[in-house]
Amino acid sequence: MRERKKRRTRETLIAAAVELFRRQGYEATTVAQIAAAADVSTRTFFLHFPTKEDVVLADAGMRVELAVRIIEGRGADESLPDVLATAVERMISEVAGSDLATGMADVRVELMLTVPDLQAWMLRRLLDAQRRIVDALRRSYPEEGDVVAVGALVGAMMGAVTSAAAYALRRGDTPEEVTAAMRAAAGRVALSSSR
Amino acid sequence: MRERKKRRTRETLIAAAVELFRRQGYEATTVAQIAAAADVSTRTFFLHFPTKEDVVLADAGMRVELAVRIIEGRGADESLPDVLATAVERMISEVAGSDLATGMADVRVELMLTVPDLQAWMLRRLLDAQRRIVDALRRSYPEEGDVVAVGALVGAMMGAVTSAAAYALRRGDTPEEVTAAMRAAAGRVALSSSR
DNA sequence: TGAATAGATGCAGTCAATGTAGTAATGTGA
DNA sequence: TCACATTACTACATTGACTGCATCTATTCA
Repeated sequence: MRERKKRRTRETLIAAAVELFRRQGYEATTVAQIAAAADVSTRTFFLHFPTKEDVVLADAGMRVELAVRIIEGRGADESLPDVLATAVERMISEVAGSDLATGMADVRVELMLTVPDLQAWMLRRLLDAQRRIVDALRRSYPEEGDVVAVGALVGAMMGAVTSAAAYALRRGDTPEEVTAAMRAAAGRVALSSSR
Repeated sequence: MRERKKRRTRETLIAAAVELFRRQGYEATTVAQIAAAADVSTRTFFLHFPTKEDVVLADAGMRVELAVRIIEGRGADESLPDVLATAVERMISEVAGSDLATGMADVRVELMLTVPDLQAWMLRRLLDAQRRIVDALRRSYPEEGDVVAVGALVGAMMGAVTSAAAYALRRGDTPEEVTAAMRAAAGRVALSSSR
């Protein structure tokens, strides 16, 4: 019952923030304004979100755990590139099913694509995801000696997919088209790496 | 003669900063401290560097202009992936010749690989570079209709190369080895894309 | 020499983010 | 029903990056 109150404040903050961002832009909006609009203290804002960026992107997660699990449950006969390909494919499906499908309001996408701070935030998450996937791969393929090669492969994969997504979104593609673009990009990298 | 004074202050600031970062870490060091150590006012610091990040990475540029020029001077018979490959190859040579070769002190590399703020800074530059390269490619290949495909290709290329560099650096490779790793990564992506 | 220019400064102010201490409501156990 | 603890939230103060503005001073050049 306390939970509800908390989630309500959280959502009020998000709503207030997005609305203000839409009207005045991201940088022109201060945390104090958001808090005021949501009728809470500035301090409370940071109780719900670690940074100003998080209020936009908080639940725009990329399900890395899923990928890691897939990699760790690899079949003994699957090659490293194959496993990576499946993992990425599943991540794409996940994103398609949640973030892209359920709206992910235009404002947010717009912000994500235009505000440098938010782009940096996203890339940071992406980099983190890359690292964790590389680690998982190395754990599952200890015989593969070359970290750098694995790193490069994963980097290529993620770079291709996110770049494709970004350009598709910027172009105004539908969620289905965006997903298709991501799959195509992943496919091209996978194809080449599996020889 | 004024120039000299200015460059001297700038370099004093860089030296003071790197030293302080090495001793106390990046976040624990304030701009005020750096300025004090360099015997200038805090305000002056921001006269030389737009942000605290820039003092570490200021001249660790990735020469995008070069890549753009190469792309724009493409031979009429060269395919898009080929031109991209040459452009990236040249960028790698450039980096190898300047940043990597001339020291690029260990402290800096260490900082770049560990401090979140600096990673974000780097990624921002990278994203910017990607965008400009994609734009250049589209200008030079107006007949290539699919922005998203080009975006994906460039994303894969940059992702592979930077990721390879990061892992090679983290492993403690020599500059030559790092360069080789970048080339190898670029080569693999290029190979696949040129069919 | 005198005027313009440009690097450097001090100061006040904005804004994100954190630490501290405290209030008030909501839960729980006796 | 009365302590009690927990917890969302608040007010206040502070740090630290960064900016705007007025000013000072040392070149540079006419």
